[in-house]
Amino acid sequence: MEPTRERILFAAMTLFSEKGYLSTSVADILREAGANSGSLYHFFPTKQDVLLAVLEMYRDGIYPMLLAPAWEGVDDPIERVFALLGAYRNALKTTACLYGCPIGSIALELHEPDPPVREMLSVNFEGWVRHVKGCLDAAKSRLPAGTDTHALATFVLTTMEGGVMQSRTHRTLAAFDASVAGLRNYFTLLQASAGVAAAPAARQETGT
Amino acid sequence: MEPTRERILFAAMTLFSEKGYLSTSVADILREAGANSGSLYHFFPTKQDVLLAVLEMYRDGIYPMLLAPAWEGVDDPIERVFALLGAYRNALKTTACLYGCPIGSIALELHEPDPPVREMLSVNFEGWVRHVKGCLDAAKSRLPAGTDTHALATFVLTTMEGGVMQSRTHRTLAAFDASVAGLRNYFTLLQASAGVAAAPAARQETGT
DNA sequence: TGCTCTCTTGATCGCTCAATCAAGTGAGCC
DNA sequence: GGCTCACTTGATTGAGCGATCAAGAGAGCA
Repeated sequence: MEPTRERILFAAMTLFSEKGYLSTSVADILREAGANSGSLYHFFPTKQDVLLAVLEMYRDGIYPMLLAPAWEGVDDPIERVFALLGAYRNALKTTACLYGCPIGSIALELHEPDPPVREMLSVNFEGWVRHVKGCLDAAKSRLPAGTDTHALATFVLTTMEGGVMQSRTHRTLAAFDASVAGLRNYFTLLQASAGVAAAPAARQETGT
Repeated sequence: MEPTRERILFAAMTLFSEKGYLSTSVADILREAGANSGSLYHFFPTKQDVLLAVLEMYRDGIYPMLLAPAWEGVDDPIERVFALLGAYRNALKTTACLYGCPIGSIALELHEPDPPVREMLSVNFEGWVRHVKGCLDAAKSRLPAGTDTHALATFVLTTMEGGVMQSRTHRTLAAFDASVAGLRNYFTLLQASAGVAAAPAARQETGT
């Protein structure tokens, strides 16, 4: 049996993604983990500190638990971006569109999160975007010259989160698929316009 | 003074978008509305029925309260799409990136919402998409032949929701702007490719 | 053996929550 | 006046919440 602290964290991670943070009670976590309240409060001062530790697990697990499996056997950097989106599609599909991205759910669930929580959510998004930006930078020669790869990677995350939100609401993959298809088509057009010339219109500009 | 039922609904709408549904107590609503619990429970059987009524207000208010102001003085159908996104940008800006889209927040806050609530969230998203699709259909001649305007409108909503989520988390407009800039660039490329010919790659395909 | 220190046990606390209810108010109507 | 009925009042209920705490278990070491 794993140590208690790990069991509590794993139980909390599961329940937060299944029921959300606010709807998960400390008693739920204790039942799932097979622990007593005193143990939990021995390791974590408050329920919020459990959330913080879970978010740290996501931050540290993004490569080994998410990217590595999704990218196995996929070498093309642009295909890796869509393989990652495919992993989220698979998560939606295997849960009947119930669970999507736990970070996104928590981000919208907590309207004015305490600064450390907001910071960890921010860090998680940044890590995700940074990895996607890595793919885009590796494919730089196939994108229009001057492409802002960070902004484009942000747009990829936007597509994933927005698609997951709608698919979870409609309980259908259609919205997620339509969003990813739109992004795929955008990438096709970007690569086509990169082949012709570095047309100004093909640049990804940020801000207004 | 407005009738009690309206005051309760307006208070609930405000608080749900400020603090979220779960974090808003019935007592909060009563305080804000200046009403007593008996009055609330005279009009609404449960707190969830208050939420349903608020979601009905959003559904019915999407044109008069959101689209009409955003589209005033904007005739070009594609510019209307971006004027709508601009309205959300403005909401973010004037609230220091605290409040985005209340429907999206509630959609992710409730992980397994009771069927009627999920249905109303779904209907709200559908209404939004239908209006954007109307714009895209009006601009059909400028888009590649065979463009799936419903899928593209879904992608527009995805861009808004995903951008709002990230901007609220980072407390910066950057992610929202990067997302809308990506969508704008996509539309530019779509219109450019429509001018040339109905290239197969320019179609917005759905599914995998 | 006996001391120390980390971790566990589970009853308990004070509080907030959504919801209830009996009593009361007052406009409209006969 | 007297009746009706839609609405209001606000104290109250019981359940569930996050958090506390005194007591104890047990490994590691002298």
